[in-house]
Amino acid sequence: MLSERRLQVLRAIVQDYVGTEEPVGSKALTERHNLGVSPATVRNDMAALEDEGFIAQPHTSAGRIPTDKGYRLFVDKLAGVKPMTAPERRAIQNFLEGAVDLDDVVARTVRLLAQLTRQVAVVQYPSLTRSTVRHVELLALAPARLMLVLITDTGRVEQRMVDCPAPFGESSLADLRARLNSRVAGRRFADVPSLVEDLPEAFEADDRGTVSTVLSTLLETLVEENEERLMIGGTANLTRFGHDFPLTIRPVLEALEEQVVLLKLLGEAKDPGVTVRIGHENAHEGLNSTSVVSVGYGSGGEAVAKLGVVGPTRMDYPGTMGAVRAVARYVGQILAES
Amino acid sequence: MLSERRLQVLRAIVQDYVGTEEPVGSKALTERHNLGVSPATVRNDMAALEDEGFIAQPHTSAGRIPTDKGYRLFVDKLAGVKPMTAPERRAIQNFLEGAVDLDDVVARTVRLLAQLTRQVAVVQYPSLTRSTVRHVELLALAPARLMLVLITDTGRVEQRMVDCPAPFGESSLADLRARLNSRVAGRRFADVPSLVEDLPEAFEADDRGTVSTVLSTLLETLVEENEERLMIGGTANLTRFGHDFPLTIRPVLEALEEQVVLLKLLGEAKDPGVTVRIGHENAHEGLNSTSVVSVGYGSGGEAVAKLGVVGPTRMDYPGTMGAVRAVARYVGQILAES
DNA sequence: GTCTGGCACTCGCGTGCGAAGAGTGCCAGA
DNA sequence: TCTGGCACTCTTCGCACGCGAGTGCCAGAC
Repeated sequence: MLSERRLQVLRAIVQDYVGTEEPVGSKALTERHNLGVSPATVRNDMAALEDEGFIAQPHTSAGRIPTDKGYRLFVDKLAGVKPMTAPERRAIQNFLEGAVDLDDVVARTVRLLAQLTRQVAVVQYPSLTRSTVRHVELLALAPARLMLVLITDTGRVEQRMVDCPAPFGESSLADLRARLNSRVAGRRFADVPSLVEDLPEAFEADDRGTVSTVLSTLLETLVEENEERLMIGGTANLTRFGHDFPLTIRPVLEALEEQVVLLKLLGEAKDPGVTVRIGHENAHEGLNSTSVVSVGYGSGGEAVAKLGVVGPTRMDYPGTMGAVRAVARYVGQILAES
Repeated sequence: MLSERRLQVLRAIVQDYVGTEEPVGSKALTERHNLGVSPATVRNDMAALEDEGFIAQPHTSAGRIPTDKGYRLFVDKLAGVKPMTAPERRAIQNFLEGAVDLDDVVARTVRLLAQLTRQVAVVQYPSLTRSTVRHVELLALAPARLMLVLITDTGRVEQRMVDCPAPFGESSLADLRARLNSRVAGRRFADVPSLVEDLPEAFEADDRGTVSTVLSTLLETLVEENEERLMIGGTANLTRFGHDFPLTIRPVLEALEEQVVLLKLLGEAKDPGVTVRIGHENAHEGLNSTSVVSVGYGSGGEAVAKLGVVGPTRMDYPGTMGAVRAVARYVGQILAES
């Protein structure tokens, strides 16, 4: 087990390296943090930390830099989450409150996160699966062609075309519309299937086919998770990475264009609270030198989607985690109000 | 006026520079293109071209590279648009035909453009202003709170909340819904205002306030051009730019995050046909070493939105213009079919 | 007049060398 | 167990040098 002082040394190394972006040596460490011991002692500690795999030296005669394992220990044990200051919190709230609709909320959130963390921000649109239905609308576009519009409590609107097996009268349509809404309005998506399964029985034989078609389209829409959309921003911050650009930045930009990859990245976060994935902990290669800080957010107690940032492993974890957490909290509030 | 051969020299310089990314000298030129004259002659021509401002040399003893003015001449007079090959056209068509809805069409278009041109692709969602109305729906969310849903012929859906000055009965609502649709369904946005202006008169005094409110919300939605959305993709291609990275790539990434800037960029294109803006011709600084190739596209004869690519001034103009034109054409077809 | 070949000149770029500096590892002593 | 000292290793930076590409100009040929 590592002694208390060695953990302090590791913490100091991480902090200095994040600040300076340069390998940190024993002498500089003792000067900047008063550890109460001499550089020689720190050197011994560093050798031990290196043996354990927490730090490494890029070249034989250079300072040390933290490894992924080192950052992991730092995040788990050595550093907390740095809370936002009151003015920062106010600024976040003000900025988000100016949003006029769901798209705007998401857009503002991305922007805010990118600015606060100076990194790449990723925000998932509030997911359908955990939301509730606000309203279902049916429109006749043609005698045997309907449009189904689903409005959720998060303000999201989904529309689907429905081709009916048989013409469907205006009165039947109104009937179906009314019955559907009285059953599902205000209900959670997960509950909808059992609430509507017996609906076709209330209609005449001629109309049952159409009703069933409409219902199955509705259910499809509800479970259609692959439609989950994302918005990203702050990619310009990638240029702050290092100076060995093309190699570092390219795979990241490529990964960011793959929605699937991003969703997986955010989705992996399971715990409540802020999740941090460091370097190689991200399955996707190309993100091997980046970390992802993510958290769920939602209007009620439960998370309806995730948001987070992507940045170099060498990032200010406490600050980033604080910003991500705070933004998630306020976005949740905004969604709950609207 | 420049002689025919000098124009050929300029064309050769542009082609070589685009290919090699290195300043091109007189000797290399005569070797790669059989101009029928000696390097010395070419040198004289180059000196003349430089006097006129079409080419420049980065260092005293280096080859020449085209200036913005040189590219402009090249695009206008020396090169045409390189048509796509038949297999390429088929591939475009196949790829776009797989789209399931409007979002998907736009997403696929962005992807396609980015891959074809190996540059950053920008696609504007089909604009509302030139579209026609497919359907208008009104839903009562509360006694004095309505939701207005507008469905366009391009498949786009816009929704707005309407707070009514007075409660609005279900029968009045149905009446308004029916009257509204009979008047505006299938009509162009531009025609809607005059078609509905006398609608309030058909209602009882109590309801007129609400009808007016609904109508003005509808008209607002129709003209709301700042809601025009964009999708971009292929930013990873920026890493192919040069090796002097941060300076080149950063401002471009920043500009790409500003919807306003992008819309202006695309919007400036006035002519029918492909528009090319080279380097400093783009008002936005930071895009001084990039060119924008854009074109309008639409489902009918008229353009409803624009798409284009952003890349280094040193780009393959004929090929890029060909790709942009072809993609725009097929997207138009897809939109017309759906 | 226009084109050509030759020639001197200019620079940028890559290479090699040496000095400087930072950092380490180890060891003996407190 | 900590500390100071010392020798060693490597990277980095500056500098000089030579090479090569490319130019500009000029005199002569068609």
